[in-house]
Amino acid sequence: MKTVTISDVATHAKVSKSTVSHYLNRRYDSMRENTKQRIEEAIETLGYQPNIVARSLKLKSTRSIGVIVANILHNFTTEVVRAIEDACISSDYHTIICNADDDPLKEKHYIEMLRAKQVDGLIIFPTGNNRDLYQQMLNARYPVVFLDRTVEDISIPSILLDNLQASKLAVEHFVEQGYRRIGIITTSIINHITPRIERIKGYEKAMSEQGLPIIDNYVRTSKSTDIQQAMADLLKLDEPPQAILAGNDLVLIEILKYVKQHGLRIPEDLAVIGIDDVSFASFYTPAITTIAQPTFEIGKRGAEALLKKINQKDVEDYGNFRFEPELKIRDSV
Amino acid sequence: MKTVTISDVATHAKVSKSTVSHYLNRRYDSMRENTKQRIEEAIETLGYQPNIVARSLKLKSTRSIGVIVANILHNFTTEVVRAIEDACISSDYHTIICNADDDPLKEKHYIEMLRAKQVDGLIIFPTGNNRDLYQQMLNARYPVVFLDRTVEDISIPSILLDNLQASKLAVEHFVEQGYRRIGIITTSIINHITPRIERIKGYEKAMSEQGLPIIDNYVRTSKSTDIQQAMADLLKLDEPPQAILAGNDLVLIEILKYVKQHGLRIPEDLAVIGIDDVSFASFYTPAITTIAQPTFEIGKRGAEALLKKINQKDVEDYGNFRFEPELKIRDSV
DNA sequence: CTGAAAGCGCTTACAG
DNA sequence: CTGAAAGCGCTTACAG
Repeated sequence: MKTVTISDVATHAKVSKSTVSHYLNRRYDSMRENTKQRIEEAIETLGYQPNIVARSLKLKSTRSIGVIVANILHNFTTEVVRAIEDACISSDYHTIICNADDDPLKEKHYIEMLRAKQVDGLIIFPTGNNRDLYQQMLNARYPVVFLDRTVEDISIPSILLDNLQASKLAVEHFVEQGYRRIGIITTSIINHITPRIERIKGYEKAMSEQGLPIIDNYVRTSKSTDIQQAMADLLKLDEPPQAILAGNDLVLIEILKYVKQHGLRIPEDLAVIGIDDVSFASFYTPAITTIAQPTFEIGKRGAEALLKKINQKDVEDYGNFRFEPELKIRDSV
Repeated sequence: MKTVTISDVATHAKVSKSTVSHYLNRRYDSMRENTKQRIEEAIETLGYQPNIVARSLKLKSTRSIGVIVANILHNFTTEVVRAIEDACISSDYHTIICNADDDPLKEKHYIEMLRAKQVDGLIIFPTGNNRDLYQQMLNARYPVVFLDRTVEDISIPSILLDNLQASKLAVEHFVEQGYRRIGIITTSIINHITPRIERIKGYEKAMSEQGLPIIDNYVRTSKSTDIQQAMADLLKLDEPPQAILAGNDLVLIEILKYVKQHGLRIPEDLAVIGIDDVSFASFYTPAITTIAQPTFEIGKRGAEALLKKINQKDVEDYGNFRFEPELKIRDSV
């Protein structure tokens, strides 16, 4: 089966390629009804399908964007990506998702690959360690927006959570419920990942505001696989925390595993709040109090910001945009 | 900033485009060292990046495949997609994911769109209601493989679970634990979705084999939003089931919500097994006994099958391939 | 060992 | 109202 091209249609309809192309692009302004019908019929009988690759080459636009996420394992990421896809599809853009797996090298590879594929723009959850590349895209006025994270001194706008507020909501709720010894666990901050750094900062700030001491031992950062150990260390303290804020969904899960394994009761033995509204929060026993991010809005806003950049070059940037977190009170504190 | 093309590199290096192209494609066989270096240097100083769209047009291969899932909300789907992406990336193929949202019209749209984008092949979780299109692709020898579902009389090979066995494992385990009144709930089967049909069939077969009566009332199929109601109906029966098999992750979640809301105890009041090993199964209270699908292997196998078809046209099909489910015994039965 | 030329399948400014 | 021609950025068979 030979592929049928615009030339075949032209021949069959006895018109030129130009006319067929006009037809395809709905420039009917001054096209004779009869011509139109002949083309229609030719397309129908030949089963013609336009070749978008050829079109893209000529138009220098693929109508697709790339999304490079830092780590697809987070529930947050999955939901945001879905929102991005929805928003793009409804503007007739396609989306290519790549998972950098927290690895700056992979991120670099994907950025280059996607640009070679001529995507019209990029949404990146930056690993943070490709500053030169980021800057280069900025200089080239290539449309990029960051999501979930910022990169210091790189003026690419970012859409993210008000992380200070997220921690504040949690700490305040703990305090309201009578807790004073409050800890926080996040995953590793060696790469200066924005949300983790800010959530810790927010926790410390909120503790101070509540007139509570900031105890270094109560603040743990460790990679996923070491969180069980972090829990053990924490609870071994002379005065162990009575409440713990989980920095994200993965941390929360590790905490719940630990709690179950050691037969602890929530909230009697340990109160828990998780940042990120995990799927099972509402029907877990006990139902988990969480700080929810508006994942859908974040993704939507990210896509809109990028599409705007793509379609009206040199739109001024409004800097970062922060969404407000929401406390969902359930039974774990 | 003008985009720099292969011509620019050629000019700068004082060679022809052909030579640069040879260089880019690593055909160094008989290229003078000096030429090589000049090209290298030109690429470096100009910051040249190849345009893959142009390349694809010429080569008639985009080195990307399309994946159209029926419904991205299933955890199964997410995991399989991830496995597909991994397998593709390691063969240097890109992946474009589309979510048909259980809608045959959307599916049709995506199939056409992706083919217009010249993807080299398609992995489809078929909605089942685009038979003409499926057949047409088959006739055109366009590389396609189905995942998770089959379509009757369309001889596109499918990779899926041994669903009969999945139900059998569950029923047998219930019976072993002393349960006799066993029900099953799946989502809607009006569209003849393979796994749902087969899981019900498997349930009925296994019940018979165990010498247990098949009670029509114990078999419920309803859309996600009506499952709470189905539970209510089930438990209102004179002789309500004491054990329930959840047809997939979404059904399980609805059941758990119902159970929590109505203060039932698992497994004392109701034993539960879920098909699909949900993320929270192990640390839920009680931990949920599940039938796990080898999602990673399924995705990997699907990608490999497709890539094989793409790279050696006319490879003979081996028909459907079924993976074995695994019973993960925990505390919910 | 390297280059000129044709062609992949489109679009569009321009001419008539 | 429609068409001839040039061009998007590559690749490759062929020639020298």
